[in-house]
This record gives sequence, C-alpha cells and structure tokens, in this order.
Amino acid sequence: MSAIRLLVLGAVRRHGRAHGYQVRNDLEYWGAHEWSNAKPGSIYHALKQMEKQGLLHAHEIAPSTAGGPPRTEYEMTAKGTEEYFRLLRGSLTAYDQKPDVLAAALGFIVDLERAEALELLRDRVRAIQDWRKAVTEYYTPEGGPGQLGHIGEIMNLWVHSADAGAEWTDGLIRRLEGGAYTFAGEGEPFSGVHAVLAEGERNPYATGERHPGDER
Amino acid sequence: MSAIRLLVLGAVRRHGRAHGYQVRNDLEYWGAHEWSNAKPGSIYHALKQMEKQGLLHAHEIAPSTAGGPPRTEYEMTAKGTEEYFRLLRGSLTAYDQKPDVLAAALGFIVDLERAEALELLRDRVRAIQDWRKAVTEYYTPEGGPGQLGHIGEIMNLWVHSADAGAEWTDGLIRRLEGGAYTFAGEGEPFSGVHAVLAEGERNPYATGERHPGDER
DNA sequence: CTCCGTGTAGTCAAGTTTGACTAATCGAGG
DNA sequence: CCTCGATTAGTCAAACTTGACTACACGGAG
Repeated sequence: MSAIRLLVLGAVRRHGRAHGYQVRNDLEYWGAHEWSNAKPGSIYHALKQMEKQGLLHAHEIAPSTAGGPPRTEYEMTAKGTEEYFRLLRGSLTAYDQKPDVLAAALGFIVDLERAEALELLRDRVRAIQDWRKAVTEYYTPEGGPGQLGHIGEIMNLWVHSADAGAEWTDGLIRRLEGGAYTFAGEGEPFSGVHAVLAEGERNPYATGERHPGDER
Repeated sequence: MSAIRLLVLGAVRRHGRAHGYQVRNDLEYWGAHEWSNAKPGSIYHALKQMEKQGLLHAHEIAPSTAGGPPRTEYEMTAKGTEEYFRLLRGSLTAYDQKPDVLAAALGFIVDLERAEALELLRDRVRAIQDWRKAVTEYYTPEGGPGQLGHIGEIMNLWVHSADAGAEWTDGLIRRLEGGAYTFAGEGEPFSGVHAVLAEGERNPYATGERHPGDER
C-alpha cells in the first residue's frame, strides 16, 4: 500500500475539515511531492475513494472565494480515524522497502503515545531482521556463496539496506527514549514550522525549483 | 518507472525467445517476486504492452505440450534491445529511492562493459549526493534546525538512506574496480546458479514458504 | 474408472497512478 | 479597458498494478 492515503488522511485530520487543494498544498509544504506519489490526480482520487468507503464525509461547497471551480470539503468520520491509526501503525512497523511510507508515518508519529510508538519501532527492527535472514537464506546456494557471481550483489544490496534501516530505527528509538519531541497526551501538541498551512498562508518553501532525484 | 519492464526484457533477452510463464518462472527464480511487483498480471501486461510498442515480437504458438491454454512466445526486436539498455543504464544511475529498480539492474549489470558500469555507478553516487544536499536545504528553516520538531526526523531518514546508498555504491565500485565478475566482452558470460531456468528445469529455490517483508 | 491435487498458462475486473488538460478569477502592465 | 500570467481548484484518459479467477492436462489414491 502506498503512502498517499496516510498522507491525505493525516492532512485532513490536522485541519478538521479540508478541501482537496488544501491537502495538496500541505503535502507540498511537507515536501511530500518530492518523495511520495502525491500528485493532484492521486490526491483527488484518494479523497473520492475514501469518501465512497465511508472514511471521509464530503460537503459540497459554493465556488471558492478566489476563483476556480466549486470545491468540496472533507471531514473525517470515526471510521476514517480508525483507518488513519491503522495505517499509521502499519507503516511504522512494516518493512517493505518503501521509504516514502515510513517518511509519511514519521510526520504523524506524534499522534500516537510515546510508549506505543516505541513498541512499534521495536517491532520494525524485528521485521527488518526477519527480512535480512530470509534474504541471506534465499540467496545461499547449496555449494556455498561464491557460486552466485554478480547475483550475490543483489543480496548484498538488500542486506546493506536492511542493516542501514535497522540502524536508523535504533537511533530514533534512542532519541525517543531520551524524551525527544512531544507526543499525544504530553501537553501542548506540536506547532512548529511545518505543522500545517493556515487558509491563505503562503508556503515559504515553495521555491518552484526542481530537486534532483525527481523522475525525469 | 517500475522495475517490471526491465525485468521482463532482461528475462526474454536471456532466453532469446520466451513465453509469459517462462518469464514468470525466471523472475521467481531470481527472487524478484519478493522484492518487486512481478506478479502474473503485471508480467503479462508488460509483455502485451511492449509488444504493442514494438519492443517485442509475438509468435502465436499451439497449445503447450503440458496442459494449459495456448501460449505466446516473444522475441526482442532491435527497438526492444535499445530500450533494454536505456532502462538498464537509467536504473543504475537514477536515485529515486526505489531499491527494486536497482536490484533488477544489478541482475543485468554484466550485460554492460565494465568501464561503462563503473561510470554509471559513479554518476549514481553524484545523484545521491545531490539529493542529500537538496533534502538538507529544503528542511532547514530560517531560524535554524531545531524549529522542525519531529519533522526533522523525516530529513534525518532521507539523509541516512542517502548515505547508506552512497556507501553501498562505493563498495560495489571498489569491487568492480578490483576485477570482480565477468562483464560483456570479457570472455565467457556468466553461467552460475541463478542464470536462467532451462525449459522444464525445476526451481530448487521455490520453497513455497512466505518470506517476511511480504505485503500482507 | 473417477476424483482430487498439482502444475501450466493466462485472463479479467477493480483499483491506482500518471501527466496533461480545463476553467475560473484576480492583479499588473500597457 | 484588455490581455497576460499566476493562482485556485479540479477533471480526465491512458497506463499500470493487484488479486482472484479460469481452463486444461497429468498422475496417483481409492
């Protein structure tokens, strides 16, 4: 599963009520258009789909104050909130080599309680170790490694990635254990830069430059 | 772009002529079903699509010797070979955090000449460094970092991944410089385990176990 | 002989993603 | 006043992906 649903649900949730363009702007503000498939089409599609599935409730709204076609505002339903947390938890634990999903979850991690976040991250480390083991076993021929030739480099890549992922997760766990950041139920919620764009606020990060790493 | 086209083209190329089921088996043999979207539907779709685009030439064949519906065999065209190398080169250099694409390219890297492979990998390192720089710049607010709160962990993740990717690439470059493996134009081609399944050969790795890391 | 499981080969509908396109309004410049 | 460009908001067709399903043949159990 991709990161788009989590991102959209998270954006709507932070606003309480939001229309597609607002979500789109938030995601761009968070930099998500650089590292996830958060393109207009995907966002509007996700909104409509999730409305059909009862995760969001739609309000038809008169043409906006500032040009453009009439817009639709969405609110989360109870079912939507449930799904949001299901996705958030799943994205933190599952190691499926899709870093954009993890990045998205990271943006919302403080919506959980600290203890749960830590538990989930420890599960993640375990999942990474399982994957590492499975990979090395799969790519070990009877005659010992060395028969693999350059194919062994594929194994190498996965093992290296897994180790890097585990190391990073461990680092995060240590920071959280050390009391970093403010989690749910720990007083005033996060409100630094990058929280959310208020209606009409300009995105100071929207430079319009293309960043390297973009697909061409 | 996903890894499927490269994988399918590469599989067909190694056989000279192959039907869908054969490709499907090779990809499973290489372990690709574990780390890429190489599902039957995707494979057959890719074959048909690439035939429509003139990358492959299709031969309708009488019902197979061993049950099942009639099958179609595919051969690469000149255009297909061109596209294959275009994809291969692109997958080695582009850093778009899709490790399955890199893994696929790795499996075919010896189809290039050693000097070119090295050049491409050095380009890759440069691309990774560019991405790293772009990320740190994007996520550095005016008031200095620290204002970011937990959002800074997203940056952290990307930086950590980039560094790990660069490190791995450097390692591979050193191994190749050291003369590892046999590349195009260096005498007898690779023929170890994991080369390709001959018609009718059983896949000794097909255990049927589910591996962790699978999507549920 | 018949039924069932396994292997062979592929199809299909539903859902998702992409990239380009539409359409309306506002403000500045000529 | 008119036009151009930017901003706002969203649509659409084409391509791709997913997971479940079909259909046929062989071989062994009962």
